[in-house]
Amino acid sequence: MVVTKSLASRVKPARMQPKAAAEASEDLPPNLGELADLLGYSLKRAQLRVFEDFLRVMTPLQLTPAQFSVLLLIEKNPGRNQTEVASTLGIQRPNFVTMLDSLESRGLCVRLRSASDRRSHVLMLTDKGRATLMRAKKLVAAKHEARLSELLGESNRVVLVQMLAKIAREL
Amino acid sequence: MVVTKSLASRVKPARMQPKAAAEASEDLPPNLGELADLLGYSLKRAQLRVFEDFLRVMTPLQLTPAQFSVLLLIEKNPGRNQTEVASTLGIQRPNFVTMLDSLESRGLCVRLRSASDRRSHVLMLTDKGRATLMRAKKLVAAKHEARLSELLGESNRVVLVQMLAKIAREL
DNA sequence: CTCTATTTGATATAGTGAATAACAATTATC
DNA sequence: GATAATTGTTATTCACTATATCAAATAGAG
Repeated sequence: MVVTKSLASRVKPARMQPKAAAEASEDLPPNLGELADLLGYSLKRAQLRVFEDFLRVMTPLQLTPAQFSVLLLIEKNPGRNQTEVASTLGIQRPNFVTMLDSLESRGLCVRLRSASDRRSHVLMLTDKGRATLMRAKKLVAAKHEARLSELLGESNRVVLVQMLAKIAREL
Repeated sequence: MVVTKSLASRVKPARMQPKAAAEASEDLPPNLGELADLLGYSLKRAQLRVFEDFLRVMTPLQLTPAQFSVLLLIEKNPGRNQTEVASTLGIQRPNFVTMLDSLESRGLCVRLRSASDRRSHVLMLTDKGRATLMRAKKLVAAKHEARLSELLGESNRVVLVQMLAKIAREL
């Protein structure tokens, strides 16, 4: 809660930008003004940074955030079909086809014709997929989430995730 | 801080997902598993929701989040050139040209040849641009940010923005 | 059971955002 | 004064997203 308080306390003492600075600021970096208080703006900038860091950490395994989330979901819910997995992640079915083509061609997962419904493909991780996912999880935990936890403090990181989840769920 | 605490306290009592539920969950929604704890995932989902709400609220003015941020920045920093405004927002100069074409063709801003450096275009809001931006600000404050503040609590909303800004700044 | 409607995975296609290379005009630098 | 760097611009490419449509398979109504 320490970082939280220090962050919150920073709200009021935030340097007031010189009111009538119409043309005063020369060669200085432009002033963000009210943009700094817009949740959507900081949300997008932060998301880009976090994804950037994720990709950097995941370079040896060549997994994008989306691909990692697909592997995680298949591992946690084996036997689901494409429609179920795609819709859970908010991915359109046509776009999910290409994603699966990529993962399957790399030998990380397989599509199996369902015995009960021969329209659908049951998704499963291969051994290689499980091994890759395990290594990916360790990388993410050790180098990515650990860095965020160090930056924010673990309790703040957790609070942040909870607030973001609430926005995604209830807004 | 109430909501913050309630959110934080939810961390431990979070419903443990049934361990050996390999194939048990049928016709139930797939389980997110470790995805729910990934900051990048909740960050992206929340960002999509927030932008969606922003666009909905801004429908009468037909401004995207990016366009709104450009108008805000020009208002706050009149006389800046395209390179300065674009780089402040993390927009590539070539892509910023199209954005400005759109805003200028709608009569919201103008490019003026700088007297001191005739390579650069000085950016200024038009009267219409100022009026539109003022209406946009009111819409955002009254219908968009207010909704987020209601959802999270104002103090939590502020803390959230501060944490996101810290990530964007220091990660 | 048959006919129709729905679902699933897939293809094609289009729109948007973002990135790089290259260019003319202008300015800065040596 | 010759060369390098900067500004706005164009063209182009790539990734991601969204919609319409299709064949195969299933579900449902009569």
